[in-house]
Amino acid sequence: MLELNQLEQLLTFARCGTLSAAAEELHLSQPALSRSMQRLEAELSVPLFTRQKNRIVLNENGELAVEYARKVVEDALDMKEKLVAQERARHTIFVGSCAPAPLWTLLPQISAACPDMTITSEIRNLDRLQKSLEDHTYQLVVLPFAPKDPKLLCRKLGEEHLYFTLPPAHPLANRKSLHLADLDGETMLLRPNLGFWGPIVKQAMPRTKFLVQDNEAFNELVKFSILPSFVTDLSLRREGPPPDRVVVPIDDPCVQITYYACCEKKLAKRLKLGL
Amino acid sequence: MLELNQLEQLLTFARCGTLSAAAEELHLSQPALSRSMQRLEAELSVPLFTRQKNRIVLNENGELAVEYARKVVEDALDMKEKLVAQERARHTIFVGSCAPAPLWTLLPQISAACPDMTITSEIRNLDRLQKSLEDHTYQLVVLPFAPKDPKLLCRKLGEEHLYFTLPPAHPLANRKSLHLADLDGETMLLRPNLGFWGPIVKQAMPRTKFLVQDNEAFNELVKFSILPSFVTDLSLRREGPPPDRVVVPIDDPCVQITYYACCEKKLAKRLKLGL
DNA sequence: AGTAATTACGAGGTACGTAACAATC
DNA sequence: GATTGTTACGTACCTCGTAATTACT
Repeated sequence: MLELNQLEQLLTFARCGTLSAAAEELHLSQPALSRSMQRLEAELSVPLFTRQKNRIVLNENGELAVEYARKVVEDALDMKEKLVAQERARHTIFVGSCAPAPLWTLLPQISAACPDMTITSEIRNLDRLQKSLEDHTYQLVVLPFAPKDPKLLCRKLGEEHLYFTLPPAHPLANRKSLHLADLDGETMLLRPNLGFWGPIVKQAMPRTKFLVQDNEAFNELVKFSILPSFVTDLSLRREGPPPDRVVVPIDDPCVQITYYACCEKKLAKRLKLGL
Repeated sequence: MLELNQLEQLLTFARCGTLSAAAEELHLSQPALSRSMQRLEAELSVPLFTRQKNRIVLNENGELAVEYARKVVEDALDMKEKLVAQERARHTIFVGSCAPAPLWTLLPQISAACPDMTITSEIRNLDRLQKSLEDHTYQLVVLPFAPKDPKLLCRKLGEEHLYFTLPPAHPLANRKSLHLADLDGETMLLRPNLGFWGPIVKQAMPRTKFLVQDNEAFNELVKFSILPSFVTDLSLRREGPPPDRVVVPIDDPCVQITYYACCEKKLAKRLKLGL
């Protein structure tokens, strides 16, 4: 029977030009490779080399064989690669969310329900998330609304509400509540990777200059600057109140969010998700 | 290393459904096949089966693996097939001729010059032969003229001239020579596989009814009928004169043929043809 | 009982490496 | 003399078949 091994050896020889060099690259003794190529010829019942006493070169058949061997070996490697990828995907739940906060409770729930699964999560905009329900980029998607698709199983995850954090000296710090428009035009601090929160506030506060800082810098700037920033009830519960800041609720309906976890019904069973 | 062997075993299992049946088809013991599939899974580091104590079924990975294995194995078989075909072609000279007679002397010449070659010859019409010089269906072509292509090497092979054979009682049997038109309208005997001779005489004798008989029947009918037929100087030399027949030369220029053997110059060297 | 799959164990074959040889540069 | 390829020989590993075990129908 023809062996993939031998085809790889043939390719190596074609690349190296001599049996010696190829044998070394293959971590094989030269006589072993010589015999292996003889077996290959016998197996194919076709001579692949022209041999002088001291020299061995691919003949016309050999050149053709190399072409084919390349394809066969590549396909075999591709097979292995694709299988490993699929196997990994079988043990991974890809979660896409429109915002970070709902993942804080959802991901541990999934981990507990599917202890043998790897969970990978990403923050993506709403367009990407809705498309992904069709192309299966994500098995589970967190949206700020519940799509009406009958193939989907949707569960309400909880709510999130947005707040300003203002330095106590801020003129509006004593208000019971505010609207986004009340601070429009000022400069504000923003965390990165806020998902759909970014577009929401940018649209409602078009004249505001947002300074996006990584989390570490953000915390420092909240502490040592008077720039207003945002928190939500969920982030407050997770991280506690920011130091030396007044937290003021925002009344706009567009920042009162209800999250829904959605996945295909048949997947819900396989993933054992108690949605 | 992944083995083609194992992929074929996987395909057999997919076809048969049980290890036992597959093992039998593979002329292998069932434990051997079981272990081989375990090795395949280990090699791919991916489970391919779902196992109950008594039952083994392809899982999702297994199904995908079968798809790929099919392609890989097919390509490998295709490789072998193509190589064998090329190797055979390397040792075969395909000769196309417009008529049988020139092959009688040409084929032995080639055999003598290339003792390690197989010679295959076919009679084809002129269109096919001329095209074959481009598509390399034939390495060597016998034509009734010498193409002017500079890439071609052409050698004159010899001449062939057509004769009527008539029963002695035929009204024209005492003529020194005849024209094709002289017998047009009668019924004539014809051998099969005459190559371009068929079209020549049919065009020159449009009102003649030709009875095409295989060689054995043809000889009998020449002997026991009074139907006129053809011979050529070459066939006379090879087979002797027909019994109880008068042989009359035909004067038409279109039946005075000169044959040329033509092949590509570079091939002439490789085939060692002393053209 | 019969079929089907895995594990255990002994045997045979196959491919490897080392060594010896031949030939070319 | 150094490099390259083939042949010879002994060994080690690997895969096979038989047999035993377990489980399902």
